[in-house]
Amino acid sequence: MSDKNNIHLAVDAVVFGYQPQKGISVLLIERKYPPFKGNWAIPGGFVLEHESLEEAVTRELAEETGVKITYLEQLYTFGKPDRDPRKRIVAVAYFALVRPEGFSLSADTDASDAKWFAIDELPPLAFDHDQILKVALTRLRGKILYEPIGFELLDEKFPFSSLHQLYETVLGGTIDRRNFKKKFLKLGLVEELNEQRKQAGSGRPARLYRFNEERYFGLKQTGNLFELWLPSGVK
Amino acid sequence: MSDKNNIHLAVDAVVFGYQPQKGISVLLIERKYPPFKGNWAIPGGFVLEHESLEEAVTRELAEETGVKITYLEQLYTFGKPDRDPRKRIVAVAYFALVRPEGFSLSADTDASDAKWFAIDELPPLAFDHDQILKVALTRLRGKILYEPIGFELLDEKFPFSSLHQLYETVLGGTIDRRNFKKKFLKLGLVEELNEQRKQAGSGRPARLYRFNEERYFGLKQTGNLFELWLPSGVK
DNA sequence: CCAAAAGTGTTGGTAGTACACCCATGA
DNA sequence: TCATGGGTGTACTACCAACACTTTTGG
Repeated sequence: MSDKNNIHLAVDAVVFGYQPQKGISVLLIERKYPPFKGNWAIPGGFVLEHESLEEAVTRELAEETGVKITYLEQLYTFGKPDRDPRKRIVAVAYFALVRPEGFSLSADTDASDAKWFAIDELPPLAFDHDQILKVALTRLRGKILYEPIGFELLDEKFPFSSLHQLYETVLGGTIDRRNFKKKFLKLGLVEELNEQRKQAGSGRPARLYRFNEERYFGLKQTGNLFELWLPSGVK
Repeated sequence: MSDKNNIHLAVDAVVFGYQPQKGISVLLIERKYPPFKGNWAIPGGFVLEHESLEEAVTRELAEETGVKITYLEQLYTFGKPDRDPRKRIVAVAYFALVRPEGFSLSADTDASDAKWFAIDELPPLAFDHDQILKVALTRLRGKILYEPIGFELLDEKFPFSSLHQLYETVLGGTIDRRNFKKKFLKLGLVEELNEQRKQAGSGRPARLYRFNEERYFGLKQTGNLFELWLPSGVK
């Protein structure tokens, strides 16, 4: 069947970053050519014949934005026949996170029209990219509850308040500071360091913490991660 | 770029069914032509230019197996360049469930070489289909914990013991019968009927229950479904 | 009357939530 | 010394886990 192959395959990446002041931001690029010329879009491009999907995303992100990704996972594949007005393009969307230090966009790439947008101040997006973004945001919120992706959005060493703020931002609510801290410490997911944050305005200096990866993988294997349902009821 | 388009797009569906005696089964079809001639494979096929991905899966499942799907969701997209020895094929895999009554395979389709296999008695699979199946099984186990997909695997009316058995099978452990029942009743996800199962051997006859969809969507919206983390801590 | 499966209630432990005061620094 | 943000402990509650006996049917 189908000798004539008119379905094209692309990858797109929704890249999230976090800054205490601006909250969650997404990385977008401005389209230089029609359709949707002048609109903003999620970075991405076509998959080459010899490369894997992950390679394609990584390559496109490097070419178009130059950011350093700290976390990447597949999100969803969008395949409605009319999602691109020109031809049939099926897009495998990825979900990516960057640390604050990775925020700088490389000026050396030609596409210096990449820009960060706070998720509550988004411009109109090209194609079905608003929908893709919505799915990505849902994933972000869901995932932060049972996997420590929050750490991928913070610097390696961070004060507890940053983690706390991040959770409140992503989940859109307030969480008791003390209970929040107890939870993470009890799970052992964070390690207390003997360092303090160097001056961040007024107030008592904050102790720094670090994500405990070993502990994380341990919990993950035993399945006791963030105890969902039936934490010990299943024997 | 890429005027010459050599990447082909396929959809595959991992269909799970449940029978108290055999446990979880998967629907496979026997390959009639090389490569992997004689091996078993997950049903699927190429996407046509005018149809959506979901339409493609549905069509292929109907053509190849004739089963009636009760639940369908996208699973993952597999795109390693060498996953098919002939040419580059990227496969969007779907995750599907059928009710016991849908087990019968339509004999009228040409591919009457579709067959159910218990997941602990699988034949060697073609391509990377063992990997796809593994991902699907992980999804099944994960999902049954926080969404009531269990109900999609049972008849509309079922005795509580069936639901209980299903959970024990999927999760691979024993769960206290009384606590399990309490959990579901408290959440209000099951409705007690005034019917009993007509004779199933010896023992006291079991009352029948039914899944309460309204209640489910209610819980889902308020986010209190199977209380994950922070059931009420986020204000 | 025995075996098999279904039905039901109580108790103790523990984890989660709510909540308020003190401490260290910069201005 | 005041404002700002960081640090800590306790009491109450509610959910979960553990557990055993009774009931109804078929053979």
